[in-house]
Amino acid sequence: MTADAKAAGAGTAHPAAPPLTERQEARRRRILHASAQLASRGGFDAVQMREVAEAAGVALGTLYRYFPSKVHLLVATMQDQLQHMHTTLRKRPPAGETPAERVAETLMRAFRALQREPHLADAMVRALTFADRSVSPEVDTVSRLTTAIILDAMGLDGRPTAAQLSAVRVIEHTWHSALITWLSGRASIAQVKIDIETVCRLIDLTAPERAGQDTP
Amino acid sequence: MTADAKAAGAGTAHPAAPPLTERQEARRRRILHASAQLASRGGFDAVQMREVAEAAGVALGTLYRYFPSKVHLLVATMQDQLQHMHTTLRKRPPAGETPAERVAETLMRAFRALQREPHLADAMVRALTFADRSVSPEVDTVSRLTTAIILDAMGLDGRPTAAQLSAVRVIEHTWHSALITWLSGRASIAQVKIDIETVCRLIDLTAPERAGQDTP
DNA sequence: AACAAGTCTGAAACTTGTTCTAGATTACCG
DNA sequence: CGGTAATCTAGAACAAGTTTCAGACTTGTT
Repeated sequence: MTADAKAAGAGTAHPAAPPLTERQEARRRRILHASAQLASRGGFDAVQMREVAEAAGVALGTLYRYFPSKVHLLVATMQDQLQHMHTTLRKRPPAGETPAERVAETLMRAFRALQREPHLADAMVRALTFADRSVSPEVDTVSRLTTAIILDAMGLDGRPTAAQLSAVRVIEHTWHSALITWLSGRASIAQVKIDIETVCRLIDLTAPERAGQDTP
Repeated sequence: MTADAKAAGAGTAHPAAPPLTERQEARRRRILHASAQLASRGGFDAVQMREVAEAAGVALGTLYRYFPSKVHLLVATMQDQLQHMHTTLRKRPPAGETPAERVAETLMRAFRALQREPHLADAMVRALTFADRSVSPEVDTVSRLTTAIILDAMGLDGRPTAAQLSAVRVIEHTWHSALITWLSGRASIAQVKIDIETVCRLIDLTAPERAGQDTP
């Protein structure tokens, strides 16, 4: 409960973000922390709103004022974790030679991080794909963060082309869906690795100056 | 990939399918029909177990004996619908010239079918991606059906190579995830089309030996 | 300092998925 | 047929997400 000075400062990109007082910010942080902790223990089902409220030291009604549903809460938790991951990944950029290699390497690094907390991954990813329209803005934020991570890994010179953005979208699709199959035990880690590497080859198809990717 | 999914040898899709009496088969059909009907009205949330039971004319306990959870029920519903679609698609095979074109065309046809019942699509796809391990066998069956549809569309001569199967897996990932983004209003129909076409280009990368251009 | 508006708390209530139980029905076997 | 095991029904009961409400507490204003 020590107030760890997390700069965060990530201005919530919402159109009408009401300014939170310090205690409110602290409450929000406690809630997210409790959410992640419970999720780490037992995944989606273990994140029970009453328990989150108790662990965070707030009333149930307050929890719902901050996060209007369990899915909102878990998507916000994912936002939080992704932000961590983004800064972590930035410290050691991928070493691959081609954009495709770098993206695959980055995603595999993220995947390894998720493997360390599979239950947390379960809670976040299930919430993300289960989210309905009422959570779209938040899910979109997560999506933009993911896109940013991938574009970062590609290490482009200028702005990405439309074709590259399409490839990134498809990579994101594959990433989410492959995670789901892994989490539900229908795909092995090796399988996910193959899928990621396979889809990343799409990037090579979209290189602006793709003269001869395959030597004749 | 776990080894528990036996092909059952029997040929029918159900592993260890206990022989159902006629009345039981009828009950099962009534339940699936009620499920699809309610789903068509209001999507995932509109499929309420009590209502399904009532509409199907069975007791709640019986419904749970046939389908041990709402997700099981909806995944079975999807299995049912997919089977329809498979036979429908087979009647008019895609006309594209390359495998990639044919797969894209097939998926777009399926997509158009889903657009006619967006609520039903919502219920089925959300259930599919929300399913946890306890539904893995059923989800796996759906996955195999989808794979079969795609392989059918590719129109291969022999058995698919490992690379081709990887591509198909990635296409499936993209298909599911793109549907999710469309259903939750975060992607337009046009966007989904682009994603499908983009990912289908992966197929061209996996042609066994440049077999497309010059066949001896 | 006092007031008004907004926020937080604690607890109960409501909804819907899921489980359980006792008795009625049905299917199967001799 | 008669009997027995399995299945089905009706309904209560339980679990967890969500809503609601009265009252206590904060915050900002004058």
